[in-house]
Amino acid sequence: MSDPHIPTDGVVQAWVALIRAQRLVLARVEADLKAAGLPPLGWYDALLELRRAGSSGLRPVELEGRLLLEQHNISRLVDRLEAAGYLARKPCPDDRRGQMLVLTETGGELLLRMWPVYRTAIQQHVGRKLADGDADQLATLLKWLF
Amino acid sequence: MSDPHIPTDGVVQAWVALIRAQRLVLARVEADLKAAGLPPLGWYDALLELRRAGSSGLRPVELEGRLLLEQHNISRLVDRLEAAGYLARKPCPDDRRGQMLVLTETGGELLLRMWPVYRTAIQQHVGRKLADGDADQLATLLKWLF
DNA sequence: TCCTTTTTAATGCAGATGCATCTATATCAA
DNA sequence: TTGATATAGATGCATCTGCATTAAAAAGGA
Repeated sequence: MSDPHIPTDGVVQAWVALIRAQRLVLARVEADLKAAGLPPLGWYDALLELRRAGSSGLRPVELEGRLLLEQHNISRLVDRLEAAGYLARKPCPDDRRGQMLVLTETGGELLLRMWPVYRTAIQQHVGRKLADGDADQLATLLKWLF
Repeated sequence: MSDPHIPTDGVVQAWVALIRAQRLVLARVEADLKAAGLPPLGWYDALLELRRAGSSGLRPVELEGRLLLEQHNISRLVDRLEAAGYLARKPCPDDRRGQMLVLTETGGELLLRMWPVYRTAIQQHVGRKLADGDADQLATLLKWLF
């Protein structure tokens, strides 16, 4: 019986492939966005969460959980998005330490402009590479790592 | 027949899962290394390539291809590794623009110290999460994305 | 040979991230 | 209520990355 602390060759290969595949694919998708004159993916993710939250908005601390970013990174990402006019900071009614982040109209428009480019990039760099059914299988396997 | 530029739901899910899984797993592995007082993974990758190259060493431009890093990042990573004493820059016999990077003894020792921690982390955060056979399957699917 | 183009590597500067710390407010226990 | 502790968010500082540019040498063509 094998030592439970030592990964099999297959596990190490999966690890290496995971790192490399994500780096390659992410770099390609980001490059497509940049080539279209659009902001980076992180902006899309944040604004998308705000759109999902609707008019009531989201607390920075909630964004933190959804985006898997550290608190200080959220704080600065929000700074940039606010400076660019894509979200607004509003006072938080029931917690004076906090704030509500709401998507502006311009922010909503940015999401609409980004999605076609983003969607095409996903298809080019992920969908096109996988046979039918492989994508679902890949998603299922990856979710075990969460 | 569906538009070839529009990803299916499964493809989008695979994309999202790929990004999230890699970020989570990488962050956990890096945290384990840091907790053990060891340098980041990027250092391991670079030094490992140098060990593979043997006593003749590697050119920075070759490292670039193997590590999927940009030229300026290689240049600075090499700066840090040299400053830490893990590699040496030697003149390149047949190209006076270039240099040969060789692993120092200390660098070799670092690799030996890092691997047990790294290996355990891979098993904890990848191997332990997957059923038998899933790792191989995952690696196979991910390689299609290269 | 001479001149142009390419390749290799370094660097100045701006932008982004990690880390620790700080302020303000909320929560909770005595 | 008061005081201790915890939580939300911002910020200074060092480090790291991206981008553009530069310098030096190699390669190639007239």
